[in-house]
Amino acid sequence: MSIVLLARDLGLSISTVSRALNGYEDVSPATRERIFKRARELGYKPNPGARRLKSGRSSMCGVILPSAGDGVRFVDSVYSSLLGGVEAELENGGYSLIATMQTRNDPVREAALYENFIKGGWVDALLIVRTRVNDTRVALARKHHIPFVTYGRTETTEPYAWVDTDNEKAFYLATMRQIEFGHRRVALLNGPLEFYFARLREKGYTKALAKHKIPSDPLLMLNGDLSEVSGFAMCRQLLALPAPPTAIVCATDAMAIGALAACRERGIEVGKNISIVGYGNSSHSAFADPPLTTIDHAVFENGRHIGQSLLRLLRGDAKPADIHYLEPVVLVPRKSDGPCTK
Amino acid sequence: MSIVLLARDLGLSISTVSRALNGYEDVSPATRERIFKRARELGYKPNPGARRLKSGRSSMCGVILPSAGDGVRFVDSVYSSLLGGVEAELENGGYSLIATMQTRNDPVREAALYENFIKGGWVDALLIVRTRVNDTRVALARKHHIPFVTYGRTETTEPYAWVDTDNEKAFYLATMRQIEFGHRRVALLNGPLEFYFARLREKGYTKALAKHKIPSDPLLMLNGDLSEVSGFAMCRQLLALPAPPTAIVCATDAMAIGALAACRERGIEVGKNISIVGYGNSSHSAFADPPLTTIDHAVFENGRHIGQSLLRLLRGDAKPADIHYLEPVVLVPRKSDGPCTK
DNA sequence: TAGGCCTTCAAAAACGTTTTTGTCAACGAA
DNA sequence: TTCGTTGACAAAAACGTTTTTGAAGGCCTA
Repeated sequence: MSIVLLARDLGLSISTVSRALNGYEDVSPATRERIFKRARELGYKPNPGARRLKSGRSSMCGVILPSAGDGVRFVDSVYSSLLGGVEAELENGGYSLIATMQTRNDPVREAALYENFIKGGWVDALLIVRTRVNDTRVALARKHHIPFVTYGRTETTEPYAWVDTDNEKAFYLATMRQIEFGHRRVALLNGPLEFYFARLREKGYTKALAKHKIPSDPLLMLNGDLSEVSGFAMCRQLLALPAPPTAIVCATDAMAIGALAACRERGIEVGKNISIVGYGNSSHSAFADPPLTTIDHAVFENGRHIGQSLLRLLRGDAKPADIHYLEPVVLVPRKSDGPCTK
Repeated sequence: MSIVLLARDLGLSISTVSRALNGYEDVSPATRERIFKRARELGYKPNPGARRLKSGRSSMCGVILPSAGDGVRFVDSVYSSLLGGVEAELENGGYSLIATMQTRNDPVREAALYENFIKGGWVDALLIVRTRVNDTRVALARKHHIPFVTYGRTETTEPYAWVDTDNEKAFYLATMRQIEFGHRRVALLNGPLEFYFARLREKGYTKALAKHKIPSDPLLMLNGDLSEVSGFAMCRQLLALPAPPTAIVCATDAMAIGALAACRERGIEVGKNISIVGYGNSSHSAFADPPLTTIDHAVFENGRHIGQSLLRLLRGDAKPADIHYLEPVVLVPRKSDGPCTK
């Protein structure tokens, strides 16, 4: 089924059919109606390749999902909700979202993948997730003049469109809560510092410490990947310290759950003898033992904002410099934290 | 950068350049080399829309990821690993994988989405995940003559290419283990029966019971979604029974973790007073309290098989009827199960 | 009544490829 | 010498759209 066949069937010219379908004004309402009806009947769908070829628009936004290689968790479950939100918004604007995966973490291959994605012309706009402090991807997108919004911020002099959760505030809140519980040795289990979110979380953490004139202790600031395994290992390390922390704030719920297990192993009662808070309000955090105090940050909502931002950019309603959205966070108190007993 | 510009730059015809780049034989090695070199220098990438338009091939396989609606976990983390494996294999064959999301669970919209995806001509082949007992999507793919492989089986008379984990075996093993522990009242916390995997799990479960001449009790066979919340609620329900089960097998680790929490709430010691096994060997199962006995099923490996199968289909190396792969499963014993004490 | 302006449609060029069908020269065999 | 064969390249058509340009007819205005 092509537009040619459809036009022939209707006894109209190709151009009239095309213009009707694309909402131009110079088609009479009666004809337009007739065209739409028949198009639906015959199940006509414009060939996106041809459309892209001629008009330069594909009606698709793209995202490349990061991986952690073989077997390891491939897409953070956070992205699931995020992309759901993005898609839900884009849909309203007649766009859709396609994702492709990055199987390896090699920066050269990553660049090639993005180059391919952009130059190939599959997508009209890009979503860049898991931003790094120095992110070559935003330079690349800019170079190719493709609209983009980042989820997470980055270090750059030029303006760019971003949506982010308030990582700094989140860790300021979490750390503050620990301090107000009377804790003085508060540890931070953070992600790799190459990611901007990790920097911001560290910043929020140190700010809270500074506010209460507590010197920050490098021994208590650890970086690992965001998994349970890593949280478990780092917490073990902390507990073996001559002066172990009495409280821990973790970069993910997964890490916190790893930490919970490490404490259990040592017979330390979490919520009483040690105070732990996670981040993300993941689905299993409420069912951990003890239920995890954590920070909730409307990921789906964030996705919606990204979707809207992409649409505004694509329609020319806004410049990148106009698009900055910081999603608020809220602490969800449960049972894994509590007053300092030492 | 187009092939026209590249050809002009080289002083060759468009067709020669195209044929060289596409590996045809009738280009001299010297010229071929020159073309490849210059193409790389100028960063030439063929426009996929134009290529698709002319040749009918897009070098892309597609998958539509299911959702559970607003806010709820959007992509099962299982798919993360799965798609990683698929992509890793496809890459070798010069294909790549694109995913799009299904924001709502409405079957009409789902059909439209698939129709769009297929008719739009974005993809050369399809991966269909989370198959249902009666799955309209395989009928649709067949109708449009697009190669496809399913992850999970379905009920159909015609042959089709599938890759699956041995769900029946998995639940046969898990249930058998419980029975051999001396349990007689073994409950099954299953997924919705519209999904084929849920049927197979039920089958494995009942088979094990039958083997030991234990009548299956409908009160002990519950169906819910695959989340912690659902596992929690259903386990609560089981424990309130006049004759509660002494063992539970769960369709996902998430459900099992919910069940763990329900037992904790009641002060029932898991692994001693009740025996629970999960499914999936998810990253947090090892860190649950107690560590969860579960079933491991190489998801990434499954993805690789899917990728290979798609490639074989695309190359015409195999017919759908030739492609049936059942991934073996292995039980990972940990601490959440044990002998019957009642 | 003539000129101009809408309204509604159509013709045709273009987008960047792939592929079919050549062309031309060199070469070997009869 | 002639005739086919082969090797290396080129011309041109086609894929299914969008968009520019234009044309026919009706209507309004002077």
